[in-house]
Amino acid sequence: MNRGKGKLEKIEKLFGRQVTYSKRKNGLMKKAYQVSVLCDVQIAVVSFSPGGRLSQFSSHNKRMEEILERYANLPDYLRD
Amino acid sequence: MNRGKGKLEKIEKLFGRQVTYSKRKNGLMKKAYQVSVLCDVQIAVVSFSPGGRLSQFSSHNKRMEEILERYANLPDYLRD
DNA sequence: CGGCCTATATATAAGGT
DNA sequence: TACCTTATATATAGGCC
Repeated sequence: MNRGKGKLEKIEKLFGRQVTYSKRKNGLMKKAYQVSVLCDVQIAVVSFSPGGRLSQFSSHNKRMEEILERYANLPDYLRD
Repeated sequence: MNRGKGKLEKIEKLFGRQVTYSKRKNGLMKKAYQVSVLCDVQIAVVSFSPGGRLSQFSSHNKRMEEILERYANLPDYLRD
């Protein structure tokens, strides 16, 4: 039903934040997975829930640490 | 104009991969930003382009390193 | 927390500039 | 590589289990 557009600001009620987090976190991880497959690239996503619980995604069955090492060791000319 | 659904597999032509990467990477970062604001949570995204160039997002103007430290130091009971 | 549902909002594939 | 267009595919709010 998606009533209205919704403003881009913190959802005040904790329960609403938790529900929206759960739904959008799944969507975010799905998108990350799709990009990693379609474009054959490495992607890592780290996300903490409103309750502080961790969710993560790392592409190509790589360990998260492997991607974070690549991040840490990347030469400057390949950074934004 | 989005002809067909498209299968979820590596796009063979390099140029097509680059174009799709550019578009979807922007969409992914936008989604990550929205979740971080709506749900007031910390999120980090690390993404390498087909050419090896880095794009990153980290919520709340936190330094990426700060989020990755939280990741590294998170107690087991808060992990999946 | 995670499914199911469905009306609406959003993202996106191509093509061209 | 970025931007514009537009037809279509996908994501999602809110309700309810």
